Amino acid sequence: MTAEQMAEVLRNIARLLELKGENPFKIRAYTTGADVAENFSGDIVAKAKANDLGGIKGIGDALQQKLHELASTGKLEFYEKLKAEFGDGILELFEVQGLGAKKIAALFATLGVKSIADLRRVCESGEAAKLPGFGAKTAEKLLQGISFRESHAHEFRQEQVAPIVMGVLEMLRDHPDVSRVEVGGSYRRGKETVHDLDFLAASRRPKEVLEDFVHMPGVTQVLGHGETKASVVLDSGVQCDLRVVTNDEFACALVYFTGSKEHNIVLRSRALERGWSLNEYAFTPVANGNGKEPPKCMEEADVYRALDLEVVPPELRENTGEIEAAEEGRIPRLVELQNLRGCFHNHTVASDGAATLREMAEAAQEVGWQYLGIADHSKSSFQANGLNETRLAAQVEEIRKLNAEYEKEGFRIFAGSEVDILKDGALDFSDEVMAGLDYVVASVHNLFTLSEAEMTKRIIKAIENPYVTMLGHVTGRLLLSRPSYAVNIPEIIEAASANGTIIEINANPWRLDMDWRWWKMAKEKGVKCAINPDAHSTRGLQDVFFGARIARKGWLTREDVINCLPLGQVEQALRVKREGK
DNA sequence: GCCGTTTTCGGCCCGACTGTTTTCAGTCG
Repeated sequence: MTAEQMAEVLRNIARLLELKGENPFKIRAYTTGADVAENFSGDIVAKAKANDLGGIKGIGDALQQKLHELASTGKLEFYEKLKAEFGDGILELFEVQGLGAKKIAALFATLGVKSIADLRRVCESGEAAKLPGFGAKTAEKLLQGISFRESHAHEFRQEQVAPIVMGVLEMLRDHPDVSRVEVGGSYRRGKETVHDLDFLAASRRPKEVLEDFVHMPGVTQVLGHGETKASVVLDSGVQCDLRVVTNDEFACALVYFTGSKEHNIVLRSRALERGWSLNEYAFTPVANGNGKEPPKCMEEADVYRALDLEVVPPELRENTGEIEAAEEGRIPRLVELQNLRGCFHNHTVASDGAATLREMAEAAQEVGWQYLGIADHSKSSFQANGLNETRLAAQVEEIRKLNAEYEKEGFRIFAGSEVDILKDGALDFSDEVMAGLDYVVASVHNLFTLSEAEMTKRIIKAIENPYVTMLGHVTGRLLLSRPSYAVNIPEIIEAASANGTIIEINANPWRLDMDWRWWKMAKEKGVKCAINPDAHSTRGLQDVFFGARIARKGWLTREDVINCLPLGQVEQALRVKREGK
């Protein structure tokens, strides 16, 4: 049982209670409890087990008792009973865009809809459109929601698979028969979502390794189990494949299993040009080759060297120019997580965060950062308890006081705001108010259905405001959940370039926005990047891990990323745009 | 269901859009 799993149970209870038409405030109490459990700084699972949850705001008597039962037995009877009333499949209906509790309850009560499959049937048959409050357009939208969800089925975001990767790697590393191990595939290439996980191990006893692999904790299904490879499904639904090779084969196998397929095809054709064939195990001479001895490869670097290439970092292996760059010695030295000196775009309890200013600042210092930007929501984001001018001024005051305290430690909090971009591109705060801040992140939080032209114009207008330092989550997408709104990214990049506006990589694994595919273009136009965790808790700061991977995938170096600058230089950089120099 | 207190009940976050209606319910951020 993890904190995330406990939170998920509470969140599901809230949904089921909503279906029953329970008191909305009771429902909110469960949702709040879920947030608290997930963001708790400390071992909430251990506390729950020990029945030691007293005094945590948002977890009252009832939730304490339920979390204790859940943590100590792994089950919660209250939850099981609720699920039994509606069936297990009902919860997945909440994942369909445009479908909330009221509609689900109506579909359940009148048409017996209990799953996505049921929903599709009644939408296609026209039954759904006849329900009160429903219509033809509703049914059409729901079908679209289903197909969006389905086209992303069996895909997982980074934060869902990263802990699994760590766990499996650890298990294999500790195995007495394993000498080397790596994760390959799209995970290693740093893709924003993956559909399965590929592991590679070197061993002289593949049988023993595979035996332990298919019996590791969490395996619910063994899809295949042979002499050198096995494939399992974990309780999280993630498919994991393990391939075991010899130590001599490991390097070529790692290149092969890391891909991408397109990248590998180019490598193999380069091998043929040199008289060798390259497969997942080794280079071998071809029949009409030049007779040159095929190279022996112990490391990935040996494979690339044999092909007269610089080593290509896994993130770049998408056949989008990396081979040419490697041939000409132009592979950039990519930014690394350790290069970050701080970050911007973080929230506190003042808006919708879980930690106080001081807690966030101290967590940042623990990470080893020199600065932390605070950008709570602005007043138009009611749902997030956005700050008005008065509350913002009070926060700035508090930040100045804390800074006086932190100065001797060489740490600084930057006072900022995540200012809403309004419908016409105007900003939620006046220039005078923004001038009193150290920086501004401008973001879109509503009216997602504007036309591409309107949305682009709206965002560009914000970019042109001299007080807007950086643009937040440019497309508004939530990976595997909500597509981006319509917006013309090249025009946005052009405007950011012309105005010296920074574009963020929102490192929240649900967003990873702006997408890595655009960064090469942005970099060529001189646009700087900020890797921002959009943290809503102290733990959220760790999300820069995902952001740094995306920056690497976008070919960015430390020179391209503003928050690699040390404190003194970043202060200056923040002033550059507003002072027009 | 939680919180806080002018303690043991009363209040708990706001506004806009969509698609359904013909004044509003549901969903979303």
